[in-house]
Amino acid sequence: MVKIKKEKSTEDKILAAAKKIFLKKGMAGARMQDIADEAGINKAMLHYYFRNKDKLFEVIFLDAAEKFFPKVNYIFEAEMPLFEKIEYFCDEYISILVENPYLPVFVLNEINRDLEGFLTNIWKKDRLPRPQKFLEQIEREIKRGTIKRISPVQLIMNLISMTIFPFVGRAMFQYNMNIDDMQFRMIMEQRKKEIPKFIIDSIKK
Amino acid sequence: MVKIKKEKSTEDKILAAAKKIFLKKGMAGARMQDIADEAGINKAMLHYYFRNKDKLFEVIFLDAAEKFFPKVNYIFEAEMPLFEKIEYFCDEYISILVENPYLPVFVLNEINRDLEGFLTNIWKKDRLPRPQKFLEQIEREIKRGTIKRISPVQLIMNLISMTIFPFVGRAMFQYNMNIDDMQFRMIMEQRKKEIPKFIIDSIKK
DNA sequence: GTCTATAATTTGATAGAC
DNA sequence: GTCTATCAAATTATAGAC
Repeated sequence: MVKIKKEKSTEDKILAAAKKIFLKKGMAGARMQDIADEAGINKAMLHYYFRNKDKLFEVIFLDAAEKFFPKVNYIFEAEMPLFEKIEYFCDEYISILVENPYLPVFVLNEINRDLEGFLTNIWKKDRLPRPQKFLEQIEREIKRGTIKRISPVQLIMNLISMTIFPFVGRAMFQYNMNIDDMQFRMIMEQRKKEIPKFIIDSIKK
Repeated sequence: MVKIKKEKSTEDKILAAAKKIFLKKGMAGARMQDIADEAGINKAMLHYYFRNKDKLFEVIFLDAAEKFFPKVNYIFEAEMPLFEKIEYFCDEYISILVENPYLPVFVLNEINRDLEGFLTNIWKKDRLPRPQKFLEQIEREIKRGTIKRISPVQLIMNLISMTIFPFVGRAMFQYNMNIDDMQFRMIMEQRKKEIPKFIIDSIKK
């Protein structure tokens, strides 16, 4: 007989709950009890499946980093004209962040907290963004004379900053510009087109 | 007799230590013992001077928020031409952040962690940014025809994002672009001019 | 696999001598 | 004001029955 209700396995329930709690509270602020409650199971189960808090966190963090970064490389290293690449980057990346709005502040905060730990041990080199090709592409376009002279590093910082920061400062923006969740989502949708336009208007000759 | 060595009072030593530890570890991750060790004093002293961890954190957080935000209002509400204001904002704000590079990730993270708590209780309304006047100024310039049509909210998000985000994503940028502390500082100095140029090139008619 | 009960550890907070 | 010693609470982790 085919199951109608797709019952999640206990492990999946734990992972979903852990993701929610860790992303909201961070590693240090999260409580194993909160995760167990959220998953609707017993605290002992967490240890049965994931041994300890560190291990559970590692799974969640790597999964989050996986979502947060690798798409970047795919886009950065694609064979595509510069302007098109900028448009593609904003569209793809904002789509991810709209679906996972707490990702940036979570990942970036944990990295800042324990740099050595993550970068040297947990984290593999190939998970990190590799902007090299993108930087070179910008330099080529400058030499070719299709865009204005600008430091490639500055340009890439502008692009990434405008794309990610609204999600980091979301609470601040929403609170003091009186923007509700629906409006925020709409503004982010607009940014998919707005950021590329803003950049291209600035650098095109 | 005049003191040559300016010996810090115990309270000042605690405040300096608490600032360092809280900014690095966050509220949840910071340990009272770490703060005591950093200050070179006993743990009991912390409670003698500040009663408990919450109170001590509150002092540090409000001080940090004070540095992080109010300058914004001063600039946002100044009587000044738009382009000049954008230049002034970047210059002033990046100067603050260069001297306090951990401020943004600390403040924004804590806000995200405990929205209701801080924003409604601890935090006074008048500490938050008030972008209203700035938004209106942008609209006026658009109607006047001096700049291109652009959503004021989008423009202000771009400005703030480009200014603050490099400090939030600093670890990421430095690690995978092979940028050392000195170079980072230099790049931020350049951004004081680079961001206004980038924006003005984009929106000027 | 799942639960209850409990151990072990960490950590914020206090008591009391000096 | 400052310290040592200690307590109390919170939190992670495990033992053992089912």
